[in-house]
Amino acid sequence: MTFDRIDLKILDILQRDATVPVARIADQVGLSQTPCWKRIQKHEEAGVIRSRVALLNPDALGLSLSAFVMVEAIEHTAEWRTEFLAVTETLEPVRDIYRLAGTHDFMLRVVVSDMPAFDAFYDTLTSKIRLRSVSSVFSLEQVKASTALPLSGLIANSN
Amino acid sequence: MTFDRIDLKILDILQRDATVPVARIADQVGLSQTPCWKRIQKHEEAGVIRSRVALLNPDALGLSLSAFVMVEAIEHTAEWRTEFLAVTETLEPVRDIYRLAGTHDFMLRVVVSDMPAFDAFYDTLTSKIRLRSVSSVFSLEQVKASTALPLSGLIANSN
DNA sequence: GCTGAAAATACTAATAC
DNA sequence: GTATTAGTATTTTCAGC
Repeated sequence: MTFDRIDLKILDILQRDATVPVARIADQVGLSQTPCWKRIQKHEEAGVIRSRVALLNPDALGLSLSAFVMVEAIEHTAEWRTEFLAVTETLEPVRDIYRLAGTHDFMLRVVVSDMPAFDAFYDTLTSKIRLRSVSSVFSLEQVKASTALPLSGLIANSN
Repeated sequence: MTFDRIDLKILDILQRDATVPVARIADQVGLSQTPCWKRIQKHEEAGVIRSRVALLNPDALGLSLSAFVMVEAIEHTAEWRTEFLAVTETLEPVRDIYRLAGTHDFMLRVVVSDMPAFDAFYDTLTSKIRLRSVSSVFSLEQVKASTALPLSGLIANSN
């Protein structure tokens, strides 16, 4: 699939603020409402727009501890990986799972309320799946948070 | 601020899918439309709901390389930190900035198209700010992605 | 705090150009 | 692609309990 400058601008607006009405988006990209709406529809059907969600404030809800947990597999087999994913996907605090290149095999982004909660999570994780190594990095504060993709560069190079 | 079970349920629905109409949310939490709408409004004003955004598919846009860059400050001063944040916040590929506890001082989540693009980012970063150490972890694939906070535990313990 | 209804806005789809 | 239209759904406000 290919995206022209207008597509990218539409997507960029929506990934920053999904409440902007189609009429205003159309204005900003220099289109009338109908074709603009059709493009958005197309991107939603194609899965380019995966979803529209509300972003919540973790601190307001007492979930202010983020941890990044890097793990090494105890054996590099398909079975271990399947098992690992089955376990981690069901654990509530695990928000993201990345498969890594390099020494470590996976990284988990974990969100909990405090250290005791992380400890509980750690116990559960290590009791449910065997790991060669685990190393965790703790975040005290998220200085910047953006779910938006960096599209500026793409827009600059588009037609 | 305090949240009852209904507040948490409303927030949980919205953080999964922000397109659900207020009428249906009201149904699901056992409220009529107006009080449900007022609660949502209140949460938006209080900043509990930070924003509503569209989540895009990185692969569809050719932004399939995520890297996590952990850096150590060359000196632990307020000036260095201000400088570091000023630099990183303006770099397009930097999506998230975490201030860390432990050996490393900050971690950046970086999104780029490919390794050459990461290389270019790395050059820019290290030319603009002095760092004691940098260690990067690369993600081949994001197995799970969720911007939602883990509210299930809170809902279970709420009134 | 709640209900119910009305008004304003936005979305969706179809039309002709 | 534009412009216009119309019907539907949703949001938002307002009165009263």
